[in-house]
Amino acid sequence: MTAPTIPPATYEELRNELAEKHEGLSKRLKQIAEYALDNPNDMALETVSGIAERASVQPSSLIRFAKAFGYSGFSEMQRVFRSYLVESGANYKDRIRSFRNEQGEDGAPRNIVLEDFIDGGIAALKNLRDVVDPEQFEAAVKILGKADVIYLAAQRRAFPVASYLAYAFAQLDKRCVLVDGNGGMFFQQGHSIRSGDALLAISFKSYSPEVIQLVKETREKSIPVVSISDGLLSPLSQNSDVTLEVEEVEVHAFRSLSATMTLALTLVVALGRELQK
Amino acid sequence: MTAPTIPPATYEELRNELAEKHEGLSKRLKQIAEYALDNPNDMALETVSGIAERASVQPSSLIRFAKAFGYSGFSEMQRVFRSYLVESGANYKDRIRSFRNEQGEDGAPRNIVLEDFIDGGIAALKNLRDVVDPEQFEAAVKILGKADVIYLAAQRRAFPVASYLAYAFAQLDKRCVLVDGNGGMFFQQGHSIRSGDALLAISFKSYSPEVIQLVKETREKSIPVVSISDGLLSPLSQNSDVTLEVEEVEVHAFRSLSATMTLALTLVVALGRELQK
DNA sequence: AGAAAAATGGAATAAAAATTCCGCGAAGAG
DNA sequence: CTCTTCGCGGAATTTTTATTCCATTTTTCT
Repeated sequence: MTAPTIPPATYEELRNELAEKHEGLSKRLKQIAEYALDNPNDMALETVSGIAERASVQPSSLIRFAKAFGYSGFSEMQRVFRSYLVESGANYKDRIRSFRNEQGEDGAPRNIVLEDFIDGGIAALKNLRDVVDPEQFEAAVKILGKADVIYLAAQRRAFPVASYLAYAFAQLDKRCVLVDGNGGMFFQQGHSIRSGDALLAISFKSYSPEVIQLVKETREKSIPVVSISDGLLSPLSQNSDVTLEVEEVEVHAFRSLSATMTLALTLVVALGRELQK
Repeated sequence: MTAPTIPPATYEELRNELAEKHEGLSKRLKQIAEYALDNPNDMALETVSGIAERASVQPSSLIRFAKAFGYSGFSEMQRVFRSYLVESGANYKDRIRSFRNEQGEDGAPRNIVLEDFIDGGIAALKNLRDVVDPEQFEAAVKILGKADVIYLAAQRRAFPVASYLAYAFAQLDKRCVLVDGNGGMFFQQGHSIRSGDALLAISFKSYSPEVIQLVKETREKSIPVVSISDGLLSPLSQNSDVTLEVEEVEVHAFRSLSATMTLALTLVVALGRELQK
């Protein structure tokens, strides 16, 4: 009775199976198959009785349906539909982070290779595409374009980004000051900002207290602040006029900067365009 | 006790609410808010106890959390996270288009470039996979692992990479000197290298003469040199013991650093492993 | 430092959901 | 035409999941 089938493990497989077996199914099961192909979202998120109602079918038929395809019950089949939702959705975070826990269980560290980081980097870039809001981005460009002098503030891991931007801005003939704390002069450098300028602050968790403080102080002077940071909880985004969000690959305690660098470059080019007007 | 709040009905609203109230929350609730913003997928699909476990929290805290934001229970809040999953899947294609948009046929420049740079970055990463030779990479790690002090030399566009490495090496407790030419002391800094150390030089075309010269001089002292550069024609690779090759894709006449940064991160992690032995 | 208030963990309970079971009725075989 | 088989509906049951409650800890205020 139960088909000795190995149940499809991915949404694609399931779709094909559904289409293929469709002909040979009984009336109700056929009906369900059609509904499933038409409403994968429902299949993924609704409860058995919810789906049963919408598809005008009895709950028990849904269980029979799942079993006909080799699953142990409806829940197991639903997992497949859910995995589809996750994959198709704008969410690469899981893959970005997939390195976090990859320590071999035997204690021996897993051999992490370049391949993995490349995949992670690609995921981070795709994620960047999803999380950067075009309007925010435009707003950031506008602010920077209008600024007389752009102040760049960043420490530690974020510092390379600022230094790259300083280099690129110079190429654009855009004046900028790199507030790098060289010689312990962080605030001395930072405080010379004045009306007409703009601050571009970059910091990721754990956030540099100096940068946070400078952002706050600058804001209090009503000078516009653009920030590049990770997520809404960043103390930077809470004190900035515009925030651009980036999430990077992390391994152990190390994070890459590849997505951030891409964002920075884009900002430079967009700013170049803006300045040409 | 229950906040008289009207609970957020959309994911966006909820996100903002989460970020906004975050400060005023108690320890556990804060912890949950962070987890929720980081893992919306889990919040949408997992069960209460599943999330509780992953977020290292009690199930009851999750219910309290939902109630703190005005929902009647966790399930109600979960609906919001689910709606996000559905929407993000549906809008996915539109969003891409909104970025890709507007190649003015009249010759007007595209106004949005992020999409291009992301594609370029992805291409560069894929290319990196092909051109980096695992043996060379291992050799580079060995050399750096054995070095007493690592000297990092880079200028201009390559400088951010070196500064990133300097930061990361410091985290590994690996001594290093960043030869950055600060105060016009490039060679003074560079010449202090001595037997037992190693030089890691980074430069892309058009190659910085200072870096090239330092590489040559260091080689003449029989001190090992590892370089990161673009292609075998680079004057760096001709004077280095090991060269790691990266080619960044050029988009709109600008080059990114995303692939290089990924390579750098990999190097750091590999070196960390090496040092643990 | 001590009292009051708030937050937390964890078991107990309630609610909801999935699954099973069984009798009925339709379709097909002899 | 009758018997058998298969599929179906729907209530009953089991399992899973969400929620509540309260003792204990932690924080806050005085």
